[in-house]
Amino acid sequence: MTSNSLNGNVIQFRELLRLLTRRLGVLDKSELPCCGITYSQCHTLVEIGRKKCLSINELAALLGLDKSTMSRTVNTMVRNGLVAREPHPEDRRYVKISLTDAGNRVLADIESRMTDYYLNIYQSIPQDKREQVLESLELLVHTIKSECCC
Amino acid sequence: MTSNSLNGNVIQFRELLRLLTRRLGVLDKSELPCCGITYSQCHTLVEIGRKKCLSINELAALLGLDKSTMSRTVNTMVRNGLVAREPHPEDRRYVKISLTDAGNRVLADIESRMTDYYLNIYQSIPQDKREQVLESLELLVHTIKSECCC
DNA sequence: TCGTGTTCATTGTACAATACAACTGTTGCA
DNA sequence: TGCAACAGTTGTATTGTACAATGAACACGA
Repeated sequence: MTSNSLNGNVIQFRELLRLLTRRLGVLDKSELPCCGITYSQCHTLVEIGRKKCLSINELAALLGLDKSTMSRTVNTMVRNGLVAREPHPEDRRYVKISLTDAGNRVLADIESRMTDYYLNIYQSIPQDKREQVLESLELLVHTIKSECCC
Repeated sequence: MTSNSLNGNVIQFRELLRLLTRRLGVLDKSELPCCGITYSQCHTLVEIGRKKCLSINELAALLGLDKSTMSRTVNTMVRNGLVAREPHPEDRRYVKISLTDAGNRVLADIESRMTDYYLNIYQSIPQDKREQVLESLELLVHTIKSECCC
């Protein structure tokens, strides 16, 4: 148990995370177009769905994007009938972004596909390992959170 | 322990994976530009580095991209002096893609930064949990692998 | 040996995502 | 009242991406 073993573990650790994100990325790529929506639009859709109603700046901050990018993405989603843009009644600098009925339907569709998919994966994990996997993911997410911002 | 608990676990499972990939994605985004290279170019660089020498089609397949996209990405990397393109001696339809010395240097730089980064994360995991995390990741990667291709 | 089909790569075209900078309009406060 | 701060949009440029068409090389059978 010298530092050699540590190094080996780190390499394995990194490779596993690489493979994991890669595979989940491919999943996203193959699933989403079926819903007639792009990857970025999907993230946007989900965030709006969670908050119900928010501003461009908030949305941009949540997704880690520039507000101009956000404004344009919202634009195309408005054109596609998924999102509604209305001026904020009290402060006219803001716009209120929310989902239309069509947007909510697409979101529900995506949610249901994704849940199916993840249920499938989850059930493929041996039952006696599931708790452990959840705990590990939690540990990882927590660790990377505090590591962030370099 | 009815199906309700299963559903709850799946939702948590999915959310954890979402957060994990999201945070690792942000990491990539913030680390890579320091090396003067984009995200796609980095993946390309790493794959070429692993195989030493391969064709556009192989590369495209490895990265899950269209060969035209691949051709163009390689183009810019050739222009930037990271990659060499030479005709295959035996079958002139193919081109042999490999890293230049500069490409290898950038790759080494990225590798070293990334290893540092992941070492940092790994060491932030409580020592008695590290084995468990590795095992869990392995389980996940394996599971998602066999789940893939829908 | 010659043609035809296959394979590899590149180019044409189009669009999404993205950022930075400049600009417009609104608000709040000194 | 006027200026600074803030929210959002638009101008501009770049990258990443795919699909379709094209060009070039090869392979194999008649």
